[in-house]
Amino acid sequence: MPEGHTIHRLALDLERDLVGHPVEASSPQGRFPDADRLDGRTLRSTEAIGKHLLLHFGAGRVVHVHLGLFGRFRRHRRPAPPPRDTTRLRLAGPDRTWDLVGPTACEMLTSADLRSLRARIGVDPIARRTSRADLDRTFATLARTRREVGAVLLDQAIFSGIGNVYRAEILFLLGIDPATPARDLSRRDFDAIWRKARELLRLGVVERRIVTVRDAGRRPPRREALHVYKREVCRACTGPISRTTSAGRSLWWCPTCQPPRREPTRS
DNA sequence: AGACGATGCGGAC
DNA sequence: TCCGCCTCGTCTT
Repeated sequence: MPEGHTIHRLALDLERDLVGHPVEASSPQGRFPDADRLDGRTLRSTEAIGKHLLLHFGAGRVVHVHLGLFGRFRRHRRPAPPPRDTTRLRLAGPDRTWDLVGPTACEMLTSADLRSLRARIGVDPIARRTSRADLDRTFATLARTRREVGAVLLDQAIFSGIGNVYRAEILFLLGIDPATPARDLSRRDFDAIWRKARELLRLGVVERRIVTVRDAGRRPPRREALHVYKREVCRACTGPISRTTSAGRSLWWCPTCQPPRREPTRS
């Protein structure tokens, strides 16, 4: 499930259920022993940065969670079921209990760790506001790289929060061939990518899932929610969808709707 | 029962 | 560029 929209949604849901209350914290699996240091403390705030989730407990206690590919949070009403053997972290608030299973990271961060995390994460399309300077810097980075745009969209140091589904869908919706060298993108292309990423990921936060197809504003069934990702036939031209590997991940795209660029234009 | 894949990432080479 | 890790639902035997 987890691309940036999932993490931002979690930050909001955890905030609603737990912030401002003392929380019972435990690690049933035992692989997050620092849970003891949180037990009984009040959760002050939650924060999502790209695909990273931060839980601020005050007094320098910050929990960093990264779900990776399989990590999940489950929300239980009272009475919560017994935790699974794999439950890394259980957080019990006044009337909801949250269980974290299978994360790549669940750890306490020092303030230095937190600074370096913030420093290595690129612009986040879901963030409330992003400075012009950060966007200019990001565009300048693209102009310098030799990599393809398909690979760049997955690089969390450049854009944070975009994952394998969103990258395929963004490129399709903008008609951009994933193999286009990122340095050949115009500022207009870059701005279009940024706007589309913001639109789609923010919609994902609201919908609690990835939706990129909109039929007259209607909410499509799950199978019909995407344009190219894992599809065989293009929704637009009915031609076959191609599959390639980019940045080590499968990437689906439509060679008709996303034709190769002839001459690069910069602006 | 066992295999397989999945919306991710970091480290080794 | 590949490998290993994290977990579990679904599919195959």
